[in-house]
Amino acid sequence: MIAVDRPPAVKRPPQQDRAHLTRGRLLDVAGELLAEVGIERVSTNMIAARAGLTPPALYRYFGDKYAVLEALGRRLMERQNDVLEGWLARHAPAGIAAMAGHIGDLLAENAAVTRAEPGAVWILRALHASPRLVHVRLESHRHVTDRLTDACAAHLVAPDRPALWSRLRLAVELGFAADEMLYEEDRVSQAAVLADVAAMLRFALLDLIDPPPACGRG
Amino acid sequence: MIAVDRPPAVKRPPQQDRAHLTRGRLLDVAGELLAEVGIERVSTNMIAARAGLTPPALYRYFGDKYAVLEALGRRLMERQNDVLEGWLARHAPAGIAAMAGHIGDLLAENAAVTRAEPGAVWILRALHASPRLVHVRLESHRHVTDRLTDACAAHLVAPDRPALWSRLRLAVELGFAADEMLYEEDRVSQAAVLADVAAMLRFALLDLIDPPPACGRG
DNA sequence: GGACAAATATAGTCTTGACTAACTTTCTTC
DNA sequence: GAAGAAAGTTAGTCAAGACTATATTTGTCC
Repeated sequence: MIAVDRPPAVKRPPQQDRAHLTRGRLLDVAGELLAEVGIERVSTNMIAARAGLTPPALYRYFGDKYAVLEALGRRLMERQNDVLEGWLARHAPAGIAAMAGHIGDLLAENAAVTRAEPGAVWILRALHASPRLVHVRLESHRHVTDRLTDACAAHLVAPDRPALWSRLRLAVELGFAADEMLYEEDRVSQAAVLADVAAMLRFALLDLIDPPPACGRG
Repeated sequence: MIAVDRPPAVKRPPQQDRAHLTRGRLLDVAGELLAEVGIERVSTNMIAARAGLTPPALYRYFGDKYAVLEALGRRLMERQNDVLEGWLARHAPAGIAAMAGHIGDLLAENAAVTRAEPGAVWILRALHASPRLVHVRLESHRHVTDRLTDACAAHLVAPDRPALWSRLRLAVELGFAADEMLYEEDRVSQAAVLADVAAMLRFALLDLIDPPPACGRG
């Protein structure tokens, strides 16, 4: 009987899909490792190894280390943008007041996406940190600004507001993502903080756009 | 005539102060380098060289690389705490409404400290990023919480509020510090965002503590 | 002014990590 | 079923950076 040298030949996916799957696996693994050891200690070698590959295989898919982070960042931004667009589709037609009333949902969904994506905190930081990556974040900012501008078009809003809200959102998002790491063992309290931020943003939306006379600020 | 081997002997400070001065210079230089090249590219060798020293000299003052960052972080936290305490001393006695009315000052002063400290953005990130450094940030959080608790003692405030505000402040601070890097060339707009945040926080303070009946949130 | 301590330099070690040249295996296609 | 492309491997190179053993200078104190 001839010795079997190779495992029972699990049917590999067709070559056409393999590249795509492998690339995705590399990204997933990169995210997991970011979550586990932080950005300073993640190496391309680790990523490749955890994905069951050797280093040069990784370089087949990504030009260099930054390209991995960039792809990861893009994927996260797309997911966040989807959340925003769904939320706008649901609430923008009903006007600013309706949006303000549901701002908590947006925060919660955003937080859920961030939490579901391993290493998201590090990805966000990396996006703000490296000259090579900042443009990904800026593209997202512009996209969000455009969507908000569309959504506000029908409701009398000063033209600079959408861009300011977008920046506000990015800053708060990053702040809380990092904050989450700081207070990892303390999720209950995190929820309380989020509730506060939601209340703040609600007032910000209502008051800054369209100051209600009854609540004027002087 | 005998050749002069050494520079014109600038009078060095007495040995007693030298260590202290050198340590401070190392910290200053570390901050500058953080600001210039980002945390991934700062090395202990660079820091020592820029301070006019050799690597082992740095290790005389700091046990390892993290110790430098930790000291830098502590220094920044102390400066921020001073700002907060000054602000509280000025406004807390007059009550929550007065505090809310001057919240913009606090933000502006905090932002000024962050901007005056080269590399502050990186320091803040590092404090959130490394298990070795997180405790510095937590200590600051506790300190702020205590101060706020004292300040609020005389004004009916739910006992969990000071801790929540402290976390809010840390998160917003980090978010905007990072944001500032993202929009470096765009300071005007930064000011506008800060104004928005101030307005938000004002409402948060007023509404969350002590909901005015006229503005009730349902 | 000599002994001791503080401050700093010389000259490394050693590890890690990004990246690559060249080869091999596996799949697809005609 | 052979040619060629795609996916992946072996076995490295090279540079940088954290950290150190040891020597040397400089200041202080009696």
